[in-house]
Amino acid sequence: MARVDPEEYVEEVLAVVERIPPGRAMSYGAIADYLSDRSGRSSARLVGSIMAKHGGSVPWHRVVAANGRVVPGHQGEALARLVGEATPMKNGRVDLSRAAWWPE
DNA sequence: GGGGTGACCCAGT
DNA sequence: TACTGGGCCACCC
Repeated sequence: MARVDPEEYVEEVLAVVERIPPGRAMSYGAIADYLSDRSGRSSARLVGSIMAKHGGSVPWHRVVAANGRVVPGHQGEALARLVGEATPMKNGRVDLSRAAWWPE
């Protein structure tokens, strides 16, 4: 069967992240679900793992965990960027209820 | 071929 | 709000 190469999957993930408009955010699970419908393979852990390796070229700060928490190690920076883009926040966490976005 | 690992997710305490 | 345990699934060695 023609499973997508890891590099292709990475490209898809990065493409979706780049498509996230300012002031919006997506959770790893959401991206995984979107890619699942597109490439058949997804898992929130996969997306996170990919971001850890190849996320340096995309606005990873717009990607947060499903509970609205920002990535460890860069919270301060991510938070500042999110605030600068008017992303809905709540006590240091992203309010996904308002920031949730979907690539359509 | 087998085992360990993880930018996660959900529910319970 | 924070912490714990269990589950998930592909990646890397």
